Amino acid sequence: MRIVAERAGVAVSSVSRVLSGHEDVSSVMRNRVLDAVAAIGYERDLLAQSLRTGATYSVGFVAIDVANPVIALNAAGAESLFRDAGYGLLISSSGGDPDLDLHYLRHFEQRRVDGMILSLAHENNPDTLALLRQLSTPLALIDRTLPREIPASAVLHDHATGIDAAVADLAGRGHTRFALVNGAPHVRPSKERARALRRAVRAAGGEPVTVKARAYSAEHGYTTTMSFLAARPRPTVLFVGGNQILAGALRALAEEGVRIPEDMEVVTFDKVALSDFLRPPLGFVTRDPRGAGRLAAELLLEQFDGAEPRTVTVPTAYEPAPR
Amino acid sequence: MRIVAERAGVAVSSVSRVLSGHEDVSSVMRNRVLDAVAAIGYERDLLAQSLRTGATYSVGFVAIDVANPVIALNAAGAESLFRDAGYGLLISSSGGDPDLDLHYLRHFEQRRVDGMILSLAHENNPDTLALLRQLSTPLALIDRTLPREIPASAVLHDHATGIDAAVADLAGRGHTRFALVNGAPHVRPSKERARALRRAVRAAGGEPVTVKARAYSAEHGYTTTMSFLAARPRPTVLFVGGNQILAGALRALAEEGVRIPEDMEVVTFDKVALSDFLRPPLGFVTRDPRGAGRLAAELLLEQFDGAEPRTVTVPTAYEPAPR
DNA sequence: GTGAAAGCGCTAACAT
DNA sequence: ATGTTAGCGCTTTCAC
Repeated sequence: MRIVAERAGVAVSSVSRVLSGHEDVSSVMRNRVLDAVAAIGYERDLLAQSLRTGATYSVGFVAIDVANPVIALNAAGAESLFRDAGYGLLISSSGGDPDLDLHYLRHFEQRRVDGMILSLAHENNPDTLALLRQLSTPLALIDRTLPREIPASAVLHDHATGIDAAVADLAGRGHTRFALVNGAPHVRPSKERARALRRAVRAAGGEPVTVKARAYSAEHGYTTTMSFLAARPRPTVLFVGGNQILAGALRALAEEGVRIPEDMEVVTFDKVALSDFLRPPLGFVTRDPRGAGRLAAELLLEQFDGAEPRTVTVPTAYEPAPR
Repeated sequence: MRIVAERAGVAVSSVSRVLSGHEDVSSVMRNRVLDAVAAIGYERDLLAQSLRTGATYSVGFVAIDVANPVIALNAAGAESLFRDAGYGLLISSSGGDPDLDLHYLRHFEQRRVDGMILSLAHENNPDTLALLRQLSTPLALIDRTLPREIPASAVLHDHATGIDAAVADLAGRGHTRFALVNGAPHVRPSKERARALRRAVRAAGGEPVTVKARAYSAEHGYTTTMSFLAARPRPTVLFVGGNQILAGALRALAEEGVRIPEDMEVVTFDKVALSDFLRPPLGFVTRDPRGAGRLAAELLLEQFDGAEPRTVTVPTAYEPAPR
């Protein structure tokens, strides 16, 4: 910038003013500077700018697993908005480990990110909450809830709608014994799905729902499905808490020779690419992950503009298995 | 840091020395400082540090599409290494648009990233190459090639191995007419796959291979598969250039009532989660995307340590369709 | 409307 | 072994 100033024969402060689009600059000045900038091919150093102004134009995404298609779509959705707004998106991947949640929270804090998007591995972890409480960074949660005293925007999925429709369909076909291979226990989606499924099945006059929450992993999907299949009487409807769990669940069902849908109906959360071509035929409770990511970014940008944190609820839907 | 210095009754430079793990510091000094740091809960400002030292401890990933499971796994693999090394990973997503390649290259340059991982949308784009040429940032390519004069490490997949095995298998079953719904034309994987498939089929005495390269999209998968199905005589083996294309290809095959594997064999590139449960039965040419991402990160970290750029080739394998 | 100068928080000479 | 000082590249008073 000093070089630009010299070349244009003006002060660095003037260059800064031009580049920042300040009001009080003569068009003569503006042109001289812009010409020099173009001649040199100069670009402002975002780092120095950040140090001075306090704004880094970067956002951290504390994700439970970037390799999960749903999270990847969240990231892609957010990224597209941030790109247009000039923000950089830092990603992370806790792999379900609450310590990594903390690690990244600290890391992003140290980087002075302007905001964070949070898909925490564990929304009740005391250390995480303590850190969050003393953090003043704008926050946008994706399907997570935090204690009221921690201000944060949130994109919340209305899991009940999709589940209600699914249960209505299946109970209507005479099913009464439902089971749920649930994901990680300490995050909103798992809690909401268990709650909504229990309520819906009770309302439909079914038997108490069996739920087992562990992790978003194929291994949990396999062992837990196996344990459900060993129960007598067996459940006749299996809800599966996401695509990673599904891989294990389908393997277990195949190994045990369970016929679908004759012996058991399977409904899984989230449709990912190619889901249409999965065998056996599955029902889906779907949401729009790219839209959710976009929305989270929007809520964050809103806060950067001075708006108060707010919560937006987005729908889920039921897509019955093909017959 | 000034506050810490005051509290410890020492100079800021001494605090800096302690925190940087410098040699010449007495243990008395060290303890005084560390105590003060602990008491205040102080954390160094990475921004100021970066401005002074020139190192930002951040890496930019110019990705063709973060929502693509293969790329997401690349990112996850790289991220795990960078995390341990204290680096932050900035992601992007060009969606196949070369202009966005450029946008992000500039953006990351402006952010002064210490290095970049590149899965460009277009490896021959003149503007991109021009920018890259005048860039001094360490680079690690993931399955891309650049002109020799642009120094860069690279992780290259040996596509031929998997393809050779696939063609050997299928030619051995009497197939002679092969077609390939290829991805984006100006990137190494597409080029390599077309080249390797043509060579393998020729070597096996088959007919000239039909190839159509457009984009990594379901739409291209659909329309191009349709056009292949309209050809007379029809190809009897369809190679599909990745999971996004596959979605469209399978839809086309289903709509046309093509029986697999009776009427046609289908081999697709990359196994993603749940691929085992896809119907119809598919053959796969597989690679290890997480490993590739990890490797790219390694090559970059290596360069940060002063090593020269180098190229590593990693294998692909063939997994025949289940019978 | 423009320039001079201070300072964001840190590190690296250079003294002592 | 520690303190003093300059400066990374920018923005922002404050004069003029």
